[in-house]
Parts: sequence; structure tokens; C-alpha cells
Amino acid sequence: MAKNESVKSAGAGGDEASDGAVSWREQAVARSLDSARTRAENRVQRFLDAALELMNDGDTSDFTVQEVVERSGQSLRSFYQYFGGKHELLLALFEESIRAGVEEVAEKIAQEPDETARLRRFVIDYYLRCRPGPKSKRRGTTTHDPVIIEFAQQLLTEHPAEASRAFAPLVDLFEEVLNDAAEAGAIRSGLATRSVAGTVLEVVMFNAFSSTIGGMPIKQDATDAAEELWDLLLNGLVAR
Amino acid sequence: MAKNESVKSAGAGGDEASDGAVSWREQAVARSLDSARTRAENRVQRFLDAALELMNDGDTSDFTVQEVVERSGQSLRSFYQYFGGKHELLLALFEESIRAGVEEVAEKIAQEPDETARLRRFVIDYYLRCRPGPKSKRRGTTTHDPVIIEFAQQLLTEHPAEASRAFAPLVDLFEEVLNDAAEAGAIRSGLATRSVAGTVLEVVMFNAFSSTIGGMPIKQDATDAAEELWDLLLNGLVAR
DNA sequence: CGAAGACGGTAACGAAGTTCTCGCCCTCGG
DNA sequence: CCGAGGGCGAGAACTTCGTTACCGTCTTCG
Repeated sequence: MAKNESVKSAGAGGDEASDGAVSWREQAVARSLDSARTRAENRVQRFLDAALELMNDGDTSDFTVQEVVERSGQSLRSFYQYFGGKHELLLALFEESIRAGVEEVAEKIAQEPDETARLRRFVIDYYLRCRPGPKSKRRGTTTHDPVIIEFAQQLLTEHPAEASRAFAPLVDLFEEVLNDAAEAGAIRSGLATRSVAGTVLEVVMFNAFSSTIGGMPIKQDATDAAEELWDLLLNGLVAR
Repeated sequence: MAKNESVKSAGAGGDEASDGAVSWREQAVARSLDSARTRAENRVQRFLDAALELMNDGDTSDFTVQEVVERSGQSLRSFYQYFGGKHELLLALFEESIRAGVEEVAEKIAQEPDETARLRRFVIDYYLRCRPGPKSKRRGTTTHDPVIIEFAQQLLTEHPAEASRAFAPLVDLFEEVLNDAAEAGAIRSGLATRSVAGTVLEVVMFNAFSSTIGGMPIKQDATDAAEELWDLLLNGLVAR
């Protein structure tokens, strides 16, 4: 019962030769890129990967610290050596999720022709990203895990400082898009873009997360809902 | 250790003669209006009151079932006889909170001169109501307790059906206001008011609850934030 | 009067996060 | 080469909280 674990190297699901002869290879790799910093990073990454797998696999999309520990083939001891608690693990996952989201959305909007289209694209794409996938994952679009968004809500109310720090990259990008749109005359120019960016993102994120309060029967396709929200955000309630 | 509890009758913090001579009076009252239905209602109400007190008193604004039981001077046994679990207690508090909110907002908007003013009044008032009071309660406006709103979020994602049922009175009222405004030409007439009502209320509620994502320094007064959001909702982002 | 049900008091259970103890092994400095 | 210390695995233990179970009492109703 000493060395049954297979390292499952960081980024992708690496599948190495089955069980028996792993130790030497692993050891070698470890020794080569181990300046004790990278080793730590490797361990941290294994916890993160395990958590991600648990969120994607299980029907529950929720996980306990124990499960993460088992799945990662490490120990509770180590977990609390690298993370201050479950809270920090969630925070790390959240930040990573934001980073990935920013990257993906940035690519998407880059393909749009003008400022208005980019703005619209941002809102709709991010809406879809925050929408919990009811069945098998929507193809073509990565989505935030529900657990992550739930955590975001909690973080926002309990540790606003940490929260806005984690959200910063996303808000930065959106603020930029807003500024461009304002300069191009696509949206009005009076508004405080930073503040509006935060507000709009919150609206998109949480409205996508928990479908609206009014008891919609089965509600239309997510895309329609996204369009509806976009229309409301762009044009407001007022009569033209 | 048999009869130290003082009943603390339902509505207000009733302070009766200290400890010794309570039983008889209490008994009398109980016997008088006890058809076993009212007695149950009385007990339920005592739990609800206890929970409300705990939310308003403590610095935590959070409570455990134990605390509610102790505070209400009843027993765990009874608690689980009347409530299926903490969940149901929260739900009851939530529904009551919504009811009270609807009542209060209805009064407020009735005083406004025209449809647009009523709409605006609704949004701003409800925003303030959902804004957690950072220090001593804001005078003049009752507010939803943070715990309640947090529960609302959770309910919305875990039991959408129950959630929209609980929210219904509020959505009904707002939908009505929206319809009136649309009829009067104050807002555009094309939109699905039920759906929009839900969306807007969600926006107002959750944006007020957890101040915006963008790392606002100390942020202005709640009223200013409410105005900002109202402006965004009414006019949208678009240039006129 | 006697049985049934409501109720209080308290212990106990189970899940989950967190901490602690023990012991192994590897590494590093003398 | 050897001894100390730190990283680490394996659990046990502790804590909080919701929930359930058990026991004894009191009221009530047939």
C-alpha cells in the first residue's frame, strides 16, 4: 500500500504505462525539474486537477476535501500544507476559471467586425459560459462550473476584496470593450465604464446562473435568453 | 428545570413580569384561543420570531437551529415537529419577508404621481431594501436580511419551482407596474413583461446584495448606486 | 380513569472541514 | 557516513451543525 498512485502529470490527462513500472520514471522526471518550487507547483496542480475532474465527472458537481485528496492520490496532510482550507482551493479554481474565460472570450470577440458586435459578443458568450449545462456539456463552448459561480457569489459577499481582485482580468477586458464602444459612439459616452462593467458582468453572470425569477415553464433555449438579456441591457426599458 | 421560559408573545418584544408568575396567565391565554390549530400557529410563530431576533441581534446575522430553539424557549423536538428542517424555516421567513416587502413597496409606489415615477420608485426602493445595512439599520426603510437573500439565491438554483412560487407576489406587483408603464407609453411595449419583471428584479436584488464586481473604493452612498442602476436599466447602454 | 399525543430534555448519529499524531523516507550539512 | 529536519502518507480525532432517537411528563379526550 505504498506506491499505487500514478502521477497524472499536470495539464492534460497523461496516461502512462499501467501500474508496475512507474516509480523510476516518475522519480527521474521529478528530480529533473525539481527545484522544490516546481515540485510544490506540481502537487498543487494535482489537487486542482482532481477537483476539476470531480466537478466534471460526478452527477453532483460538488466535492468534498476528502474526495479531492483521494482522487489526487495525495494526503489530507499535504492538502492543508498547500491550501489554507477548502476556501483557498475554490479560490484558486475560480481564478483559473476566470483566466481561461478571459482568454477564450478575448479570442471570440477579436473575430467580430466592429465595436458593437464585440460588445454584444462578449455579453452573449459570457452568458452562455455562466449558464449551467443541464445535460452533457454544450459542444463548442466551455462553461464555468456551477460550483465555481456559487463560490463567486459567496466570495463577493464575504470577501469583496478578494473577489474583485479575482474578477479583475475579466472586468479589465470588458471595460476596454466598453471604452472602445463608447469612443466609436456605439454606446453613450457619459458613463463610468469601470462601474458599469462590473454591474453588467454581475447581471450577466448571475442571471445566467439561476434562470429568472418569473416562473418560466421550460424556458427557451439558452441562446434566446441571452439575446433577451442583451437587448434589455443595450436598449433598456425606455420607449425609443 | 421545568418552566423557566417566558413566552415572548408573537409580534413585538413583549416583556411580562419576570419569572415566577407567568404560567397561569400564559395558560389562560393559551386555553382561550386554542383550538389546536391556533396553538400550532402560535408555536410556529415563536420559532419565526426567534429566528428574526437572532438575525437582527447578533453580529453574525446567521443562526443555528439550536439557537432558534433556545431563543424561542421551545425544544428541538417541537421544531422538527413543525418544520421539516432548517430549510423550511428559511423558506417561511423568506416568504414572509417577500410579503412584507410587497406590502411596503406597494404603499410607497401608490404615492407616486405617474407610471414612470412608480416604476422608478419600485426599483430604487427595492434596491435599498436588498442592500445589507452595514451598520445600524437604516432608518425609515426596512431591509431584507442578508441571510434571507443568500437563501433566495440558493433556493433559486436548487429548487427553482419553490423559488418562483415564493417570489410570485413580488413579480406580480412589478409586472403590473411594468404593464401600466407600457400602456402609458413610458416604456416600450414590445417586451414580455413577466420575463422582464423577473430578470429586472433579480438584477436589482443581487446587485444590491453584493456590491459590484469592479473594485469600487468605498463606493458612494447606496442611494447613488441605486440611481446608477436605475439609469442603466431604464436607458440601457446605447447612445440616444 | 386510562390511553394517546404533544412537549421538553438530552443523548446520539452522520457529514464535512480541520487538526493532530505517528512513522517513513529523503535530503542536506557536518 | 550519519543524524536532524522536513515533506509526506495514513488515519484518528476534534468540531460544528443538522437531524433523529429515546425517555419521561403532562394535558386532553373518549
